[in-house]
Amino acid sequence: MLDARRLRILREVARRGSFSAAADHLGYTQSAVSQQIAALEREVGVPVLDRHRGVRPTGAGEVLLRHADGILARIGDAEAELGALRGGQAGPLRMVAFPTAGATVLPPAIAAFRASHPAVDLSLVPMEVPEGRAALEAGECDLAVLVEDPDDDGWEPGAAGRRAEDPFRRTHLLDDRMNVMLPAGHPLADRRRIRLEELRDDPWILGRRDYVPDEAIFVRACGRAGFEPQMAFESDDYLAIQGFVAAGVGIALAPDMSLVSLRDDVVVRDLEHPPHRRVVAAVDGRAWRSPAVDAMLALVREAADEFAVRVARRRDPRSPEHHVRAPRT
Amino acid sequence: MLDARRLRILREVARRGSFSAAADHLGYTQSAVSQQIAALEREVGVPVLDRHRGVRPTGAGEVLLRHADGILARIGDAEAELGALRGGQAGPLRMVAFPTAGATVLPPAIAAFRASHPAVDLSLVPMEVPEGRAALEAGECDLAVLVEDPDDDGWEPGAAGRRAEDPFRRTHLLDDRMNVMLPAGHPLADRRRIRLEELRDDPWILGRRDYVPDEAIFVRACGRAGFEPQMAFESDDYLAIQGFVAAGVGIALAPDMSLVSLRDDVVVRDLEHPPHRRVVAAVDGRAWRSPAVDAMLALVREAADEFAVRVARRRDPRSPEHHVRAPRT
DNA sequence: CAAGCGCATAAGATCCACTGATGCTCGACG
DNA sequence: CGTCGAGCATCAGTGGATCTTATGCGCTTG
Repeated sequence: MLDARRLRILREVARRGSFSAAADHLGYTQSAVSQQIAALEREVGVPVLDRHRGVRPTGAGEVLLRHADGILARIGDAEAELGALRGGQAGPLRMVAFPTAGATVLPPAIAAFRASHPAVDLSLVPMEVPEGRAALEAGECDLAVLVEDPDDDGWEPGAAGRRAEDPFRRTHLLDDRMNVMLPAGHPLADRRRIRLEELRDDPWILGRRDYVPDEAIFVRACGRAGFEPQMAFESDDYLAIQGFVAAGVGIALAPDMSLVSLRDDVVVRDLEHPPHRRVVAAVDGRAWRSPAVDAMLALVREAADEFAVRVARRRDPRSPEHHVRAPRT
Repeated sequence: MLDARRLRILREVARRGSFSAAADHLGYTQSAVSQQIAALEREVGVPVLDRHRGVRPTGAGEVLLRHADGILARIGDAEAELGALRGGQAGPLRMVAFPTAGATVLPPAIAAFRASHPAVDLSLVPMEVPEGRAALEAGECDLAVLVEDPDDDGWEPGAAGRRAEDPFRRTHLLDDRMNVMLPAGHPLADRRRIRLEELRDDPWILGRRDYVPDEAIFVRACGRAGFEPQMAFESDDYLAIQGFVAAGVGIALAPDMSLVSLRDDVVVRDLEHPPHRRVVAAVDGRAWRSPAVDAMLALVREAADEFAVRVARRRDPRSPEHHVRAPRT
């Protein structure tokens, strides 16, 4: 196959009109240039340079030169882009995040990242936690925002009891506190703070059993409170859960992150010793990590902190009804 | 610099999803592929393949692959064009010819060539003989149609008396016979055939002295006829010469090739022992010769033969006034 | 647990590319 | 006419790159 290095030598010779000058300019000896051109001619089977008085390209040389610029330019492009990628300024950056995170903490981080890294091809695909974990494991994404059970780090729901030594490097983003969501007319709807055991006889609406660790956290919390929750329904969508709660099908636990939009016919109340789920950003510890990933990680952390601050402010005692939006006028 | 061979290996690995399969397909061992990929990664400083369960490109790999197709395609293009050039099917073909030849024998040859070699980039630049010779010598053209003195092959007008051992390989095209051109009212205008010495007292119009060998041929012929011609004027254009002859400034020798268009107020007559100039096609014997050049040479030869046949037919005894066109009606 | 598949690595052979020295050709100049 | 200089070709030698063969190691499978 045609060797790009030889094409570069040929181009330089044609440009300077002499082997010696080209050699000087390329940092070779004249001998090396001569041999490379000879090798090139041997390879293509046709002389490419006319050595008679000066050095001029032959017809074959012209053909090669015409293509050489394009080939070398493209190689240069590839190298430039690789350089940018190594520096975190370009290349793909594939994120996955569970939908709630994608809708809450990520948008500001993504906006900031796009501003600071305009050449990076950033993509975010919403994915439930197990799928996101698998995508990261398979190298199909560079950064995953996941939910984990703070009492069982690295526990993987699919693999029965297996305590996975997964290869992820985690960055803690925030602890997402669980609240209790009641229909507006619930007997405890006016209470500022509720103990879980007060709800032992209510029917509960849960997320899907094999889904995010939310359910495990919830069930364990009930266990600690001394009862086993009575299941009314399952749903994997917090908006649907709100609907069921409003309709009086049951009550539910709702993490802070799921409360960015809230119907006005449900109320959300603090728990006494609220359980929480841990939200982390994970990257593959085995793979090379682009600076772009680190930059994104930092921005996501920052966004998560801001989000936590906003949540804390909502929970501020000066506005006890913080979780219930005023009815639309 | 990024090596195209490695890009090809990378592409094959990405395509087949395995080092071994790529190695089989490329005729390498698995080990070689592994080492080449490792070398590529060392070179770019970033892993390009994710070996975790199967082999998948990383971000850097994607970047490389995106460029690899373009680079390899262009290299393929260059190779294909070179192959075509080696086979005479493509590439540049630069001809030069003295203007009269370009206007007479060449057009049919060029038409045929363009039909049979549509991908060849054929150019014809009219050039006086010395310039054409220089262009061929300098490698600026691949094929030159020249005029030479049949009694002094290879004689070069510029280099005083030097009998040049030039590196040209010649193909004889035709012997271009000289005729005498007289004004319509000349005393000998009715004669079928004229001996040169009968014109010893006429003033002659010549081409430029340093120009094509026509003048040397003419002067030598006069010498053989026993006189030295009396110069009336010089011109390097046969159309202009016709004008001077018509105006009675003098008479002239005119080769057959210059007679494709002839004023009707001059007549052209045969000479008894007509001198001739030799028209040849020359190529550089030192340079590699593309098959396209040989094809063109053959076509030019053919066209010259046809031209000679047409001239001979014009000279046919059944039409004694062959050289004088009927006046336009 | 053994077998198989697939990539990594080691060792050795070979090839390739470059350097340095030298030869050859051609043109310039005394 | 002979010498000189510029510039390309060529040769020998060295070091690095790139193959192959052989082997190891990890992971998956039966």
